[in-house]
Amino acid sequence: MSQKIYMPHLSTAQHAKPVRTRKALRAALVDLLGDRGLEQLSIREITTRAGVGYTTFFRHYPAKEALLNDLAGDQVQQLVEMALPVVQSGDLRESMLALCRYVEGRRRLWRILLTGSAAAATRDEFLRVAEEIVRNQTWPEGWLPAEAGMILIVSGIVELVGWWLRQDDPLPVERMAEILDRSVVTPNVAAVLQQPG
Amino acid sequence: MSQKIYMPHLSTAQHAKPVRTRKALRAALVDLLGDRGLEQLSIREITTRAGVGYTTFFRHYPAKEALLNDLAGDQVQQLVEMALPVVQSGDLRESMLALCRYVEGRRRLWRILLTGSAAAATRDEFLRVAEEIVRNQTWPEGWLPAEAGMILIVSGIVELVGWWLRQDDPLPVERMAEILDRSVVTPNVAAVLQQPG
Amino acid sequence: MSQKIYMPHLSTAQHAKPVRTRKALRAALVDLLGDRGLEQLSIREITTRAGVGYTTFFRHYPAKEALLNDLAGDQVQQLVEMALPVVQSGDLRESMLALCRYVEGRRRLWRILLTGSAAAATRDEFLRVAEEIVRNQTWPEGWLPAEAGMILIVSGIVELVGWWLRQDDPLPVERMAEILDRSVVTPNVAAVLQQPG
Amino acid sequence: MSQKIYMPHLSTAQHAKPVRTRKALRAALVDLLGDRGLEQLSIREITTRAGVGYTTFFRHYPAKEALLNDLAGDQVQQLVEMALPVVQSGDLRESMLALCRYVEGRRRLWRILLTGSAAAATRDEFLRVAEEIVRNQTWPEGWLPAEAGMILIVSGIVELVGWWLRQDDPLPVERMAEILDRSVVTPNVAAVLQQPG
DNA sequence: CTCTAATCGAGACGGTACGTCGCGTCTTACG
DNA sequence: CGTAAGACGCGACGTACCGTCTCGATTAGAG
Repeated sequence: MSQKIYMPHLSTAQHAKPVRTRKALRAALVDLLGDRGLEQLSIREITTRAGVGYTTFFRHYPAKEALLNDLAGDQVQQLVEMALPVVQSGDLRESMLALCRYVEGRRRLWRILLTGSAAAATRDEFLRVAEEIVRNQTWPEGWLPAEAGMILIVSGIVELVGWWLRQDDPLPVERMAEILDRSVVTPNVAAVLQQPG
Repeated sequence: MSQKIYMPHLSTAQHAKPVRTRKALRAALVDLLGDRGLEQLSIREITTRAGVGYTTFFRHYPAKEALLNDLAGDQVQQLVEMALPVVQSGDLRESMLALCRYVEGRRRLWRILLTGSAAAATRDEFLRVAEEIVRNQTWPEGWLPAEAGMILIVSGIVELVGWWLRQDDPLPVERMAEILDRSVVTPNVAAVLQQPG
Repeated sequence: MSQKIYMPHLSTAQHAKPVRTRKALRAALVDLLGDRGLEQLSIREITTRAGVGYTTFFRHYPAKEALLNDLAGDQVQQLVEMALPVVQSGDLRESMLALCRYVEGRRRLWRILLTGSAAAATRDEFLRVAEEIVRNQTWPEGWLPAEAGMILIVSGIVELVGWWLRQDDPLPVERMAEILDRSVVTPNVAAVLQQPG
Repeated sequence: MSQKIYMPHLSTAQHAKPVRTRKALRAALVDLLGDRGLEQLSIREITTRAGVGYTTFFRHYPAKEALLNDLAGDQVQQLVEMALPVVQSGDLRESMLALCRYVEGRRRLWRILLTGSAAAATRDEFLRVAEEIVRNQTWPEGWLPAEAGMILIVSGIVELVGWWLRQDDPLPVERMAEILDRSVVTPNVAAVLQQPG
């Protein structure tokens, strides 16, 4: 029962090629997701666009979905790493502003990540990260269960930012940050923390 | 030359057979969605379960997605028709209570509709209906754009109710209705209507 | 185990309708065989062309092939009934002339009957009729077995007449009759009858 | 987008697999044609018998008919290559003897090739080859047109040999060769060459 | 001249086969 | 070590046509 296909290491940066290959695949996916959803894309198309052999794909990812997850996970990770310090400083409005600015700087990519079939993957990735953060602390028993609050915040951000990026004539970042802060983040954080009333 | 697949009338209740067939297909889909997502299901499986010929499927729906949409549209329609009067009476808390009671009475079905790949279809269906309702009136210019408010309400309800239905030991309906009202519906309705401040 | 489909009587000319229906179907088949072979034709096409309901087809024929056989059998029967007396008068050349004249008068129909997939049915029909005629008499033991002679005569006539009808600028009937007589009929008849030598 | 079915090279004997696959398909077809006609066979059956994937069939042949043609063409080619030298030596009787012996050595295969739906393909293949041979020379103007003669010879051989192979108690090869020579080949060749009389 | 049986049309369906698409595996051979 | 490319098995798709059934017209000819 020998695994015949060679599997390049995901971590050891010994060789540069695997890294380049993966990068090319992710880039190709982003390119193609501009037009159609993930399920309309064939792996052949992705590899061709990436300038990589068809078989090679499977040496790096077991399926299309894994590639998308890799992509989404990467971006979400970066986003969170950028925003978390601001959040922890306590100024939620400022953190939303940072988030919006960051996303606007990668408009094209994030519109794809928050639209169509990719949106689900991105939201799941967000939830995963959020759960990790939430799980490490205990919470006062507000009238809103912590998990529900988390869901509302994550899905609210994802949906609203997606809506924002899909607009033809998008609102200014400051306006968007205000909306996110006032309608999604601050009230739900408060609801989780507040004493029931 | 071209036999062209026959398309039974959707409306004429003259003949009972087409109606029964469609009902059987919807029921089979619900059954199977209990285990797996839509894309893991083959049309053959659905038709077999429904006790219907494979080809017959295409006489009624052009694709799996259409069947799911039919299903989701149906249910959402019913739900909205039930809840809308209560909403218009002005008591939002009461309307959420009605919604939760209605959903709890169809627990199994709605868990499916709000989980996995079906959730997206259900949300879209909700949005479609909500847009229709929203479009027919003009709105005061609150600080939250009407469209954003609608998105938040719909996705909030969908996500939270989905979360509720997936729980092993679910919250009581009254509690759930309170959460929905206080965290999703009332604040967002208010934000759309209120003068900016 | 009741045969639900109503089967109109094939013989009893009680009603004129079945007769007309069958005639229409045969005519439609001839029409359509002008363009394509039998297997490229769908029963729906034939019935549509005949101005007859799809289901009706099966009330008269069990399959496309049966319709074609009906058609071919009919024509072959007529041809043979016309030619047999001349054959039995002993003048083979004259009989070939009669055959060619008869066929030329129904050029279009016979080109279809002797071309493509219909040719096989026509040849089989011929062979069936020929066998009947041959079986009823005993034959002197020539060097050519009677059955082989029959096959050569039938297939020779079918192939050559088919070739003749497909020509753009066809030979005159007299010439054709001469060819058939000299190359196919007379030598083979002789060979069957002659003493071996 | 378009994966387009892969088409293995017909010629490059680089790889042995495609060759083996095609051979297996031909063998399976021969096997199955023993029982039923081509149109009663499904491609699935053929591939299953050949121990080959269903899709693979289409990587090699566009349709069942193509496979049959491949088969028939192959055999006819071999037969003609074997017989042609003998024909050109001038001894027609001897060439018929060679033909009969060759066919008898492959009895089972040739009975299939000359029976039922395969017979038409084989005859066409024969005609194609014969036309090629005939077209390359000019012919004296006998009373029988060269094309008609060719048709008579080819169809005569095909029909008689088919009849021979279908017999329960077949004639000896010498007898069969005599019949073919005296009734089909020699008279028609003579008729094409002779001055009209 | 009616009315009743023979004939037909239309809608719907179950089922078989087709040809196509894409997936994932394997092998072989090349940098 | 990593990749490219050819060939394949497999599962699903969507289509075409077949043959059957039901139901409801229509129509012709016997009374």
